[in-house]
Amino acid sequence: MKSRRSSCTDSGSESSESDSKSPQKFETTTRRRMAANARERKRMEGLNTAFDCLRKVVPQWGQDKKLSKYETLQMALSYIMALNRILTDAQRHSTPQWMDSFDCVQPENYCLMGYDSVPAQDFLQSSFYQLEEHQLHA
DNA sequence: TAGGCCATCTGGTCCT
DNA sequence: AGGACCAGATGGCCTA
Repeated sequence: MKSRRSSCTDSGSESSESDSKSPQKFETTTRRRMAANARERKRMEGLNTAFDCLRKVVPQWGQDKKLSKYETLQMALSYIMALNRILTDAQRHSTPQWMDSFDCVQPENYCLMGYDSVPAQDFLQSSFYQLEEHQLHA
């Protein structure tokens, strides 16, 4: 876990004038603040776990460095749009472009092929880069 | 050393 | 009243 701010501790916020009037009130306020801080830490932990899950799903071609939260969201958006494009193409043509090399593949078998096959990955990647380019110049 | 990214604290607002 | 969520502030760590 990362180090905390030196000026702030789990003991809560600096006591305001009103809080320090009654030791009991101060204690209550402090306890509430500590509980709120703990909840907030847990909430952020959940959020970060969700980001980690998203990072695992989102492609990171040529990226050896971990994506930032902002980059992860941007990448997820582009990825979804690329996948959507593939689906749109699949509906428009009888077969998606990346399946042209598979004469034996019929539409009813698309689900069996899976988009994790090599040609699917290639097509997805090129679609993805095209979208990225498009968004870059938009 | 500046800038980016992040964790944490905090007070405000809304909801149950 | 208390919890969830949010945004702002702050300070630490890392990299170019």
